Amino acid sequence: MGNTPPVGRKVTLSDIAAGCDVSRATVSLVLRGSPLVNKHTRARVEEELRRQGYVYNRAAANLRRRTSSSIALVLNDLANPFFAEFAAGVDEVLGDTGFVTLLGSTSESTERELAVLSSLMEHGPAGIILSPAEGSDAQQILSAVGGVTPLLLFNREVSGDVAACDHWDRLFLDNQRGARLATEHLIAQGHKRIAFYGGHLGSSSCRQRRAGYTEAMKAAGLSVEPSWMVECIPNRLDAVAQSDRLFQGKTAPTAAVCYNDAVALGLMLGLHQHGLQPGRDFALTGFDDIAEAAVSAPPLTTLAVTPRDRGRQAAELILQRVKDPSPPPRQTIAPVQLLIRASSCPPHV
Amino acid sequence: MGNTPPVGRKVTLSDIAAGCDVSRATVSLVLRGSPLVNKHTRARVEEELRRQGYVYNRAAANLRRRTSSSIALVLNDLANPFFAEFAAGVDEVLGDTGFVTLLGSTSESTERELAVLSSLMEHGPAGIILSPAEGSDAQQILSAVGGVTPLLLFNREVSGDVAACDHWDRLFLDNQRGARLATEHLIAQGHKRIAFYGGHLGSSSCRQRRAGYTEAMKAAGLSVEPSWMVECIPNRLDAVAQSDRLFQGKTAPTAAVCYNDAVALGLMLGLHQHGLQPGRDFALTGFDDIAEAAVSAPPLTTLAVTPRDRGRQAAELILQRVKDPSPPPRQTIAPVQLLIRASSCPPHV
DNA sequence: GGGTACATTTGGATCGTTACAAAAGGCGAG
DNA sequence: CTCGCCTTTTGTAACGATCCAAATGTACCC
Repeated sequence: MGNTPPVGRKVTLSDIAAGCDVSRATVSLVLRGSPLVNKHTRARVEEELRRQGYVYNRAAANLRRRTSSSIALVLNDLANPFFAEFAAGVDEVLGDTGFVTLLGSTSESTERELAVLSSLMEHGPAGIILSPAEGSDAQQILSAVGGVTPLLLFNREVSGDVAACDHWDRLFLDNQRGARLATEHLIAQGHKRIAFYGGHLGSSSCRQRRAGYTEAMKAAGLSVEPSWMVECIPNRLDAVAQSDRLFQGKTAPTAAVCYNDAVALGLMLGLHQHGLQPGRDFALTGFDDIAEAAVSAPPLTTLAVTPRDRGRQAAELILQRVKDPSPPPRQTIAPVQLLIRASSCPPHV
Repeated sequence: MGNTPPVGRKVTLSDIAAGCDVSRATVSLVLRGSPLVNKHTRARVEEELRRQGYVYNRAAANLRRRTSSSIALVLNDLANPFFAEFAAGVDEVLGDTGFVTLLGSTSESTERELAVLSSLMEHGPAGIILSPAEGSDAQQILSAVGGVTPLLLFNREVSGDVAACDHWDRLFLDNQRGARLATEHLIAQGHKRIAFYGGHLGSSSCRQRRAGYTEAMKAAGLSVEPSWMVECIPNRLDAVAQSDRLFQGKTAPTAAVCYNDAVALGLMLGLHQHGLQPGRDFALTGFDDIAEAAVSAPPLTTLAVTPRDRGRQAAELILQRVKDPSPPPRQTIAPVQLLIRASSCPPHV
């Protein structure tokens, strides 16, 4: 009674149909929960599905329906906790809506980015969430992804031809406002000589944060020494290495707004090497609120960006766009929140 | 001259065939670089591919060939830097071999794990890399993934029926040896009253680390007070909260082997609250070598597990298995390396 | 009994690709 | 000129699902 499931081959909808003497079409209707099928038939089919251990083949269905159930997530640095949290948020939402996440990480290389994008495109994602590598070019990305698949740009702007990508959605952090809040906070603490430390001018987020800093300084009528604007690779190591440069001008700063937490934590180490104790002799702020910020010595004043929430938001934005491609492209600026901790002390007298 | 590409629809191999007056079969041969096609024809076809902006539809090809070009990566905690690095390593290797990574994160929930696995199975991955949630049951996982798709178990053992999963490959860290090395190091520093702090007995990695600790203590003829074996949720917060319990027995320990770095860093904070300075009044070791370990105060002695390399290794293992399913299942134990830093001081006199 | 309305079921074509066997064309030998 | 042989190309039927129009049943009414 009842055939045995096929061996060495996956169970298909035809096997089920044969197994309970109905047509493939009927089984398909059952699978999709159509109200058309008779209750009794449905029960028989469902029993057979269980019995044979059927697994739905979404690729086949997608082919026929010309749909897609995947979203590509391409990140410039998965190993960075900020992006890892972001990815977790994206995957949470996508998983709940029946989409699957196609992951691609580019390690901050533009060539790899293009390769990863083309490879992912062959799997026909319904949409793409892209946090571009530094120096990515709009034109090249466009030619890799084609003009059809919706793309959400996250976190960074891309360089080059604006017209090429003006139909992409965008989700950015409020970098400028964040840096302005941090600077205003240091000013309110009584600082007058405040530096902006770290980051690359090549990255749009760095330029925006600098702009917020400059805005606050200008509004407070404070001047900025050229030696107080120091670039460095945004990681702890280079932040330590470059910290000398803050004190090479004729007047030394008493505080610094740092590009991000990694840089701020590096600068703390650098300060120690100069005999300065951060949070007492020198005030500083970070950006990101990585886990470490709350437990460093001293705890770091920083801007919370809640990357998991951003991930969820990014997923929702791209899903909306997939559902209805018609509305004009949208740019979303996510708020950031200043968290005041011990590192942003008043000036030492 | 030459048709325009179709509008609103993706360019298919048929469009190319029509565009340069050859059959679909010939275009297909060109795409796959077959030596059968005439040099001149190939050039014409390739030109047309470029002209129309063709993108290969791998899903359709996979359907026809009954193959798959994706690997599912299911992680219990993507937000954890350890797994984020692991994922980056996996994706590096898979990307290089033309596979795509299907991501799924379970947030340490066994229900979600089953849901994610079933959902991913519908996309027909060639193989699965699974770092199970705590308390995962072998039988249930098996029924979600079926007996056919190769699965590599990473990092943790699953509970339940051994027979259900004895054909899965495994990749684990050398937890026992790592904890033994850490314990031996503390003993060599002169400690005699050494605790094992943190982790859940529900997790196999915790049991293995405890075993390594016990082994070293026994080998040195040292006894272990029950109050020195403290369980806690393996994160910083609970590690702080539970740290009292270390000092509630009649003899207090002078050192602790911690379940992992997060726990160790939490314990450091807890020690401060007890008026003890870690690295001077109390010695401790971690496990994982997260970025923070090198820069904490004091820097943390720990076991480096190089998660990115583990990711690369996991990808290679599952790819081998996909290529040839016949060899017997294999269990791989990856070595760990003790990094001695300032936190593991000699006992305070 | 025939007609109509309704609920269910069903072939057959189709999505974009590949496998396979067979056809077409060219060329030299007999 | 025919034959075989090689190179190159091509129809056609899959893969596993869905869509659609049409078929089947069955209940009810006049």
